[in-house]
Amino acid sequence: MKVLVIEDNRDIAANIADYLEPKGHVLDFASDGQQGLHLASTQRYDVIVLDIGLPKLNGMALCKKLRLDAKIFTPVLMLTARDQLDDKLEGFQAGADDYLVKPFSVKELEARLQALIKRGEMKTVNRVLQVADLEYDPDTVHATRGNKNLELNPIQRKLLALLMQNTHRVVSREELEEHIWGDTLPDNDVLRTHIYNLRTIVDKPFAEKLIHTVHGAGYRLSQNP
Amino acid sequence: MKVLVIEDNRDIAANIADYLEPKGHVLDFASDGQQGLHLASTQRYDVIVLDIGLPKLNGMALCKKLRLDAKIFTPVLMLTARDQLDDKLEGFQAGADDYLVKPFSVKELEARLQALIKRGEMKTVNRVLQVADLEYDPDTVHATRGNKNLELNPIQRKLLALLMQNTHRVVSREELEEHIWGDTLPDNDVLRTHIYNLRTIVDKPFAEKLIHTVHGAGYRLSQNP
DNA sequence: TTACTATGTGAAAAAATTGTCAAAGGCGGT
DNA sequence: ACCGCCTTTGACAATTTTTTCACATAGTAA
Repeated sequence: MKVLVIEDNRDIAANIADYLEPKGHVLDFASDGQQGLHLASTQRYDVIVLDIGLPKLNGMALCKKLRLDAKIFTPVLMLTARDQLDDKLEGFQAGADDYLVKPFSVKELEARLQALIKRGEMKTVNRVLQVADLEYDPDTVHATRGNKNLELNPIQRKLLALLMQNTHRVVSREELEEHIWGDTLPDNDVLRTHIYNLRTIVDKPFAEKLIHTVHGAGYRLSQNP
Repeated sequence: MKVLVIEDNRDIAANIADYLEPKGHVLDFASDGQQGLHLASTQRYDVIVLDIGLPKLNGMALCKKLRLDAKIFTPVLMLTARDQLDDKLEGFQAGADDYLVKPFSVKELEARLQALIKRGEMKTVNRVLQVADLEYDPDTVHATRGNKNLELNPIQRKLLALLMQNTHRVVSREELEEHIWGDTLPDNDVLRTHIYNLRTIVDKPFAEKLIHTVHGAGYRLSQNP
C-alpha cells in the first residue's frame, strides 16, 4: 500500500518506516502541514497518516482543507498525543476516518491502515453489476441480458465494467481509454469501433438501448435515454 | 441513522438506547448472535454495533458470515471487553470497520458511528448545482428546469456550469471565454451566439428569466432580476 | 437627439464528432 | 503453416456542434 505520513517527530516517522517499509509498503513523508497538503493533493495515496500537532498547518486544518477544498477523500488516520475525547470528536468532524492515540503499536497502525483501505475497496469490488435487465459479474466475466448470454471479448468486458460501475454518470473517452490501455493510449480513435461492437452485442438485439452517447462528453450507461 | 445493536448485556444496550434514541436515531436490538445475523441480513441498516462475546454465535464469526456468506457490507463497529491487541487485529481480519474498548463513552460511540456512515456516503457525494428550479449535475451532465429536461451541447454545459457556480455574481465575458476555450480565444465574438442559444433553452420556455445581462460587465445567473 | 458601442437574433456554412462496416494485422493454439 | 479470435486500421456516412455573418435592438455618453 502507498502511505503518506505527515509527522514532524523524526523518531515516530522512523519507527513507522522501519516497520512498514520492509513489508513492501511504499511510504512518503512530510514533516510539516504545508508540505503534507501539497503531497496529498498532487500524489495518489491509499491512506494518509496525519499527526494532529504540526508546524505551519495543523492536522485538523489540513484535513478540512483536503476534504472541503481539494475534494480528496483518501482515508485519513489521525495521530493524537493525548487521549482527549474532544480531540477525537473534532477529528471526525474534520473528516478523519480513524485515529490512534500516542504512543501506539506499529502493528496496530498497520492493521488500522489496512482496515481503512479494505473498507474503501469493499464498495467497488466483489459485486455483480446490474443495470436494468443487464448483468455482469467481473469475477466470472459472465454477462447476460434478459435471459440471453452475451459473448464479450476482453476489451468489451472492460468497457462494460467501467460503464456499469458508473451508471447514469457520463464516462469520458479519456477515462475509458485509460481504463483499457493504461498509459500507452492508441494514437487513432479505436475506441469508436469498440463501442460500436459493444453496442451490437449489448443493445442491438434489444428494444431498449442502454448505452447512450453524450456528444462532446463521453458515454453513459443507463435505462433512461 | 438506523443502527443495529447486537449486545447481550442489557445495561450496555439500554445505555446506548438512552443516549441515541432521543437524538432521533432508530435502533434495533439483538441479544444473541443468531438473532443478530438474521436481522442484519434481512433489514437494511446504516451501521451495526457488534459485541464480540455473544451467546450462540460470537461476534467474530458473525462478522465473517455477514461478509463472506451474506455479502453484506454494512459498516460494523465491534465492542471488545479487553484492550487486547490480538482481538482488534482478528476483528479487522474478520471484516470489522472499527472497534471500541469497553467501557466506552456513548458520545464517542456516536462520533465513530457517524464517521463510519459518512465514509460510506463519501463515494456517492455528487454536488448538483441548483438555482431556483434549475438544476445541473456535472457528473451525469443532466440539466432540468421545473420537470422539463434541457438538452445542452458541450459549450452550453460549460457556460451553465460556470454561471451556476457563480450564482448572483457577475461573470465577465473574459472569464466565460477562458473557461470554454482556454488560452486560444476565438477572434470574433462567438460567445454572444452561445449565450443566445443557452437562453433559448434555459429561459425562453419559462416565465421567469434566470440569465441576466449586465451591460458592459458580463452575465449573471440568479432568480432576482 | 444623435452617434456610437454593446448585445440580441437567426439562418446558413464550416468544422468536429461519432457511427458504420469491411478488411487487414496480430497473436496464441494446434 | 494454418486456423480462429481479437484488435486495429481506414474510408466514408450521418449527426451534431461550432462558427460566421448580416442585421436588429438596446443601452450610454456627448
